[in-house]
Amino acid sequence: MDFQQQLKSLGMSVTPVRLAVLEALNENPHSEASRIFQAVQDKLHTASIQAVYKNLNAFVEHGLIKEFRPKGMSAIYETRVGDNHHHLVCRSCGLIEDTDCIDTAPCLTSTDPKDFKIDEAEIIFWGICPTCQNKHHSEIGET
Amino acid sequence: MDFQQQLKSLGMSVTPVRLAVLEALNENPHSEASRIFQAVQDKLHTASIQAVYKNLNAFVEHGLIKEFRPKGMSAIYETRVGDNHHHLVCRSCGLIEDTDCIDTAPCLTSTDPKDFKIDEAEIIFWGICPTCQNKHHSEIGET
DNA sequence: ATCAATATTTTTAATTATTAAATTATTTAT
DNA sequence: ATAAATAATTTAATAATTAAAAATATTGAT
Repeated sequence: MDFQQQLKSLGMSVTPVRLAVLEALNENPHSEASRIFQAVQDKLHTASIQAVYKNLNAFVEHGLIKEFRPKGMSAIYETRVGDNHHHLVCRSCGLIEDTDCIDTAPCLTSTDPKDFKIDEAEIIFWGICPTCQNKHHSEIGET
Repeated sequence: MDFQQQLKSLGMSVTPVRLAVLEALNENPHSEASRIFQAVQDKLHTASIQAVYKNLNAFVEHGLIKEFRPKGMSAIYETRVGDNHHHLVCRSCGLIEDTDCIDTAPCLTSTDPKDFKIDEAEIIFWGICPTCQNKHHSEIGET
């Protein structure tokens, strides 16, 4: 199903900006708003960052995309939804990669859930990516 | 070991603002900078938010406190470090609670680590806290 | 206790990320 | 093709965080 169809089936109207945002995000997974804005501009030669933010929020609310916020970074968006995957984040260069969950079912088991009704477990694995491991060890610094 | 000792052993000089920040955070776990600033003001009747930010960052760098950033919130700080615990966050009211890890050792096992050298797994369990579960179901909204 | 060196705090200001409101343009349903 | 509803642009504001310079406090040596 293409983006046009997806928007319609969610009852959202189809606009050039919206399609451009979704395409941009699809082509640049794990992007922040400003990067998506740039990519949208490349496609449309016009567009406001406000519209980008507004649509990103609308898409998140409709479950079309996901948002997460690693410390030291702006909000990060991704189109991969509906499965239960997590993220590897490089402390050195900020690279973000998807990583699968152990189960196909969401890993919602906390040993000590304090009576919370848990619906999602969001995991960030912090570490050093392969590329940065091969650089100077001395240059590795935390954010 | 009290805060004064901890600062000294890290080679950091001891100041009223620093002690107040650490005490404030100890008394208000899972606080954001502005809340800590308020608590510091209550103790010192003077102090700048800039000093609070600067010290929070310095403490994080020295491993004296930890920082994390649930989506929709400002940076959250905590004094509980050195163990491997995670967080329960209420989607409705924003309440944050600690929750223990399954193992005493950090749960660093990703099924698909993509050659990252992982040193930390940070988990946020999203859900609804007991108090909010007992409120109107209709009022529950995501951020 | 005092002094110099160093680090921290305050003050003033800037930047970055994000959201809001009003007006104009586009989309959708008819 | 038109009207009503929705979205985009423009202009502006707010919130969170960081920066730089001057003033002050802390530390370690005397």
